[in-house]
Amino acid sequence: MPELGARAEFLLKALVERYIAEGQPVGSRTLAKEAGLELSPATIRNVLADLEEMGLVRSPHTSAGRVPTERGYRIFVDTLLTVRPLQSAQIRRYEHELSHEDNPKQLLENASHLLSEVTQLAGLITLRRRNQSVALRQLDFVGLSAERVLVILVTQDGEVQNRVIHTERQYSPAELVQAANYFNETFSGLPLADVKRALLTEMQKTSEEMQRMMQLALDMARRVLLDEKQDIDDLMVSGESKLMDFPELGDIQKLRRLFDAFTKKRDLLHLLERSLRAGGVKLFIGSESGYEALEGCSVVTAPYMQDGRVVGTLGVVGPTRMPYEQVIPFVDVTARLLSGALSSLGR
Amino acid sequence: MPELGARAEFLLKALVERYIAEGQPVGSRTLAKEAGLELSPATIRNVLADLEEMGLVRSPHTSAGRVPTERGYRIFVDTLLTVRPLQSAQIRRYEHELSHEDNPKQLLENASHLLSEVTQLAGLITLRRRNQSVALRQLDFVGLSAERVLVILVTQDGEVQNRVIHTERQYSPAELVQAANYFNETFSGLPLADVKRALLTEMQKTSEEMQRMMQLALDMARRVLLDEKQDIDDLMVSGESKLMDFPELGDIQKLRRLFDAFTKKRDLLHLLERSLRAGGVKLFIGSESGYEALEGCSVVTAPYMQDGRVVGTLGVVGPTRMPYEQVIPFVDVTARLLSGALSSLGR
DNA sequence: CTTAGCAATCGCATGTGTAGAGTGCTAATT
DNA sequence: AATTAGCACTCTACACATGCGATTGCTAAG
Repeated sequence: MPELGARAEFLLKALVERYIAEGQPVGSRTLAKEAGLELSPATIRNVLADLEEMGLVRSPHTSAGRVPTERGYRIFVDTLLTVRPLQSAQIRRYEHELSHEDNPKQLLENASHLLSEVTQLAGLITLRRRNQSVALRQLDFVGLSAERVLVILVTQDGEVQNRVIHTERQYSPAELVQAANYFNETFSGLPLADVKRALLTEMQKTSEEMQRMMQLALDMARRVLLDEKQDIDDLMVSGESKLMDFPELGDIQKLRRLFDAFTKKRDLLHLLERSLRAGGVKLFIGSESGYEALEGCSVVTAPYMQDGRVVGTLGVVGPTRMPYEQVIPFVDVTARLLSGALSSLGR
Repeated sequence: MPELGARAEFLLKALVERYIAEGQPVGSRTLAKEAGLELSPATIRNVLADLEEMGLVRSPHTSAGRVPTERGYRIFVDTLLTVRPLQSAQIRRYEHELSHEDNPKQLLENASHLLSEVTQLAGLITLRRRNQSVALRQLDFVGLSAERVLVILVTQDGEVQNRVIHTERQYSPAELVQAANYFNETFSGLPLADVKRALLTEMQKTSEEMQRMMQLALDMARRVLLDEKQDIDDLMVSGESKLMDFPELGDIQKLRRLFDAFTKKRDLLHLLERSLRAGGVKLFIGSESGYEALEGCSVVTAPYMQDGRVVGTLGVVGPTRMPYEQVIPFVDVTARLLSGALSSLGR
């Protein structure tokens, strides 16, 4: 990659900013006036030709100005972008939106809405994977009918999960209560990870008569806690329809593919998963994501945490031409605020 | 409304059917061949002119054929439509899709998906209002932190609802268990309606020392069961993006308004509510719904039941030009199948 | 290295012409 | 009285031409 000079950088920055603001190809004349450099359009044309050669800008056609390419955007956000830190008054307002919520699921939904409303793009958030460090509060067994038992799992943060399992024989309410008591006495207050481990190791132990209820409890608990399916992440999307306002996504075909990706969720989940590991904001510009449906779109993501552990990812999707200098810090802040709100749930 | 003759009716029917099938305005020549009547195009033109005068068809422009108006569609579905009853093999397939599901919420989602997949339109379903005749199974109180208690409500059909409430003082786990026991001993097995009534009437009774726990339980139960907000219906939409394939909805503006209606939900909920009372399939053609967002769209709905009581509505949304003769019976069948599946949940 | 000048290119809007589809009307036919 | 053939008319869709404006690349001068 040939180093580009300070002037070329400056002009690239000016061009991208202008294009993001106006949505029109930017010509040499405009740039000459806009940039503030004392240069004639002709000189600027030379520089632009260089940038085009490097694949950072391109002309839609001969007599149009230039628009950034994906690589151009990439250089822009990596090395030229000046992010505006958010006003602390704003931050407090957003925090307020998130703090008044007891229900963890609802909290995530609020965060997604907030992302969409503030950026006017589509908000994304993965339901967090069951945090293995969260403590188990209690397990309940409720007999629904012969051989069908409803298992209710409550964690320290107030999240309730439930699932119906089928048993080989009918259990009386008393048996179920007793089984739950045994189980809770042993495991309540322990992190889910520890409970799981215990469930796996206790698998083989002999069943003494005295422990019959405990065996039952362990068995039912296993079928809920160790079920892989429960761990599959899910995705929530908010404000998709806002994307229809962008003229660059005006093509119905493209829009259809994008919206399909929102319902299918699989590809987006993979994408969001990729940004789980590294902390901080991650950007996928256009085809960098590798998914055709996201052609012409950028995704800005950030992982969020609960009690110091990364448990999910949030972000926004919008056209490649989006105001990165505002979106990036906002996604960052939202992830932090949500992490704070989630972590205070268990207290 | 002047009675239209048998021939006019026949031609209207042919015209609508042809238009639904092809999506193009239908001319007199086409209709002469299609209809099988031994009539010349000129004669048909005369009839079409009459239909136009009555407001049942219209010309997009001078040299195009005719297209049904909303009133035309209305006459068509009310008096001319010949619905094809579904094959029983098909019905069994659909039933199969719905029967293997223990979780009530998931069941509704499956129904919505089924609607969308089979009709290739957008599927709608209201989450059912809490069925007041379903029996309460049990109530659990789980202390989350000082002064925050998680209340878990389990009904006979295996549905779990939960809510965090704030108390004035901290309760020990033992107190909470005791309170729940009192409550469940008294109310478990009773229909929710009865429980609610009891909660309201017992409000005023004096609190004897012996009953302190019961008072606590009643108080908490009230705050969950009598909360109006819980009763607000919610709406699920599936396969919205399929609507983007219809050329008549190709206008992005229109599409945007429609998708906004899907997220706002309010208007659609009102519409679906209207069809709660009467049994059987209801149709809203174009502006009949009264909502601008549904311009050019029809909604086909049917109420569904649980244990003999209407608890919600399902249906589809699509362009006015939809294959009613298939959609109507399918919506009807889906409502019946779902009703059956829901009713067998409690057993 | 920068700039002015200039021909060249292209999109876009506008206008024109033509073919095709379908209509309404009138007069002839049954 | 109902039906039909004939015909002028209207409108769209499409193809093609034209002019305008914007912007470029190139060249030669500063």
